Parts: sequence; structure tokens; C-alpha cells
Amino acid sequence: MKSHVSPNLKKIPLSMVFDALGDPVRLEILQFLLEKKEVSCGECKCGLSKSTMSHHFKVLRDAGLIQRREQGTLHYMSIRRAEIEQRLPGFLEILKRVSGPL
Amino acid sequence: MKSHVSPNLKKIPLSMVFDALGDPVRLEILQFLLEKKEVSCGECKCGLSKSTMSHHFKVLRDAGLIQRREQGTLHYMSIRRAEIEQRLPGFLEILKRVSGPL
DNA sequence: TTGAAAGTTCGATAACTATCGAATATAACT
DNA sequence: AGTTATATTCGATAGTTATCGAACTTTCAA
Repeated sequence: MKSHVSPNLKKIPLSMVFDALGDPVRLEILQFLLEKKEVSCGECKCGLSKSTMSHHFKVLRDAGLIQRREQGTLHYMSIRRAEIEQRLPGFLEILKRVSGPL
Repeated sequence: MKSHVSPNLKKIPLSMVFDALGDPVRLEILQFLLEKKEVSCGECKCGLSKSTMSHHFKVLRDAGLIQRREQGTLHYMSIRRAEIEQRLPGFLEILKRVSGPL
């Protein structure tokens, strides 16, 4: 029952979106993506195992925050900027500027 | 070891803040507070038991998002607008305007 | 076709969490 | 003093999650 279809952010519970952000590893991924624009899984290890990172990417995808583009064996992740901007206008800018511990 | 001192939002991990928002009940509380300005626990039941609500209030307080003012037996909750605005400028406005399911 | 590289999925485990009712605490009222 | 109202804390439980290593899948290269 794998969908491969990115969920529509408008229909995702807001609590699910914030829950996806409620983990320091996933925040780090997101801030990395905010700078790098697109990133393969391997570039973003955070000192954790591949399977753990894969899990975190999935949580972010299921929350409608990132999307995946596959090219060969590489999976490129990127932020779904337009959709996020539509539902939470200005939010990515806040994330980009925020200070303090993740 | 109860502190009664509201934690300083600037030092709270961002993931803890979002984690506190990652629950539909707590989002409902927050949106209620965004309109009502100040609210006693009893006004905000969400169909759950008192102890459960007390737990959710505590999570929000520990995340630095709300504060408590005690008057007699009543505990009034309110959003820590200034601190939130300082760390996440514009975020409360986003929360106020957001559409879709909580 | 064999092998390596990149990710995902699975199974297990330890830690965390949402929920409840019961017990407790505190303040106000009689 | 005893009672009521408001809210917190405690103990239990069922469900969720972060993490790992092992097994698997897919793609590309030798």
C-alpha cells in the first residue's frame, strides 16, 4: 500500500505537520534543505543510521513538507515550498531566521 | 521540584515547541486562547477529562507557549505573545489565519 | 552476471505519550 | 470545621515513536 503520491498539504492535519517538526533531527534536515535546495539522503546523515534517516524523511514526506525525486539510485529531497507557503504563509522564512537550539 | 517559573522561550529547543503544537487538542487550546486572550482551565475542556487537559496545559507551559495566572482556585492561561513574537516573529498570526484540519 | 552503492522495509526494543480515574491540594464559602 | 469548586499529581495502560542492524530492492558499473 505504498502511495508514492505526495499528500496534499491542505488536507493534512496541522498537528501532523507540527509533529513532524517536533524532532531535532527533522528540524536539522529541514534547515539543511532550506539552504541546499535539494539534497540526496546520503548527504544528510546527522550521525544516524541510514534506516533512521529514512524514517525521518518519511515522516517529513507524510506531513507534506518535503518531496522526493528519484534519479537512478539517488533520492533527492526538497522542500515543498509552494504548498507550505500557501497553507502557512511566511512560515519557511521564520524557520530560516529562527535562533536558539533545535 | 515544581518550579512555577515560566521557562525562557529563547532557551527552549525549537523541536520542543513544535512538539507541543503537534497535537490537535493543544492546537485547539491555542486557537481558543488566540481569540479569548485569557481562559480558565474549565472553559476549555475539549471533551476530555480534567487530568488530561491539565497535562496538555503543562506541555504548552513547558514549551514556553503559555503562562498561568492563579487567582483563588482559578488558573487563568494565556499565550506568551511577546516571547513568541520575539523568537518566531509572525508565527501567531500564521496560526490565527491557518485553514484546514487541526 | 556479479558486485557495489543508495535507500527502503522489517523486526525488535527502549522510551515516550495521551488518556483515564483516584487521590491530593488549595481556596472560598457556609 | 466541613463542604464545594478548581485544578494538579499519581499510577496504570494502551498506543506511538526513535533507534538500530539485517534483509531486501533497484540501479548502475565492471
